Amino acid sequence: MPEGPSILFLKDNLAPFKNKVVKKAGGYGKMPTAWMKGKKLLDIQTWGKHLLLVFANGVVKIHLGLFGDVLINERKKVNRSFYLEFAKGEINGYVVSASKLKKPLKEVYDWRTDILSEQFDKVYVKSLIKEKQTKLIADIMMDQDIFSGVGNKIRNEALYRAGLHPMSIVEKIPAAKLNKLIDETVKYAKIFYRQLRKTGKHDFFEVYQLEYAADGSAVTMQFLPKTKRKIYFSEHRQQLYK
DNA sequence: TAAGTTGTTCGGGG
DNA sequence: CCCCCGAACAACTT
Repeated sequence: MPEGPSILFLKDNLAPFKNKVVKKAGGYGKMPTAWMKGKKLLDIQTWGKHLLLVFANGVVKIHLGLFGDVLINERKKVNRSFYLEFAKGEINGYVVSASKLKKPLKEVYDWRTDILSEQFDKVYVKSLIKEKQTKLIADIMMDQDIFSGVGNKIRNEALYRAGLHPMSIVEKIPAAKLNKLIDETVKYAKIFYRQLRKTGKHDFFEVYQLEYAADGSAVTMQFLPKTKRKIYFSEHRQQLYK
């Protein structure tokens, strides 16, 4: 379920639990949960792919990883890795990792890099990218300290829309292209989010897992060198700078 | 049925 | 210290 937009959508759906008191907390995860019992869930926030549950005595960071899922007032057959039960309703996390922040929220997170935050700061993000001169742009896009909330789908789509080849080297990319990439990343993340809100699903792709891109050009699939993840791109449309 | 998947963290070796 | 790699974690779909 998890790229930035899915987490933001999840946050929206959890709104009814805000200011409600936790009756029972648990799960098979390692984090102790007793400290939340009887406490009010004061706020729900996100940073990139992190879902943040704010209590007066601590903040829980939930990460869905690759297979994680959070159900509201529903259960699966398998055990919950993390859950909160309220007088009315429950939040059930499956294969999620939960941990308690060791520092206050504002010391842990910088929302200037969060692609779906109002504080997203294009100039700042650009400066972070430029510190990584010799890296592949495909790797930079999945760096959560630079593009918080970008996952493989957004990466593929943003590169396609910007007309930028995934194997391009940062220092060789013209400034205008880099600007375009940042813009397209945020734009596509918003499309992703809007579609989730409208339909509960997301399947609007122009290149990801396709045989032919939206412009009709053939799509190439490659495994990225370091991460071995699949990247889909159009040789015809996406310019390689190296 | 076996492979593939919206992701991250850890430890070891170079 | 940085970088790279593989393993581990799990569930669900095709």
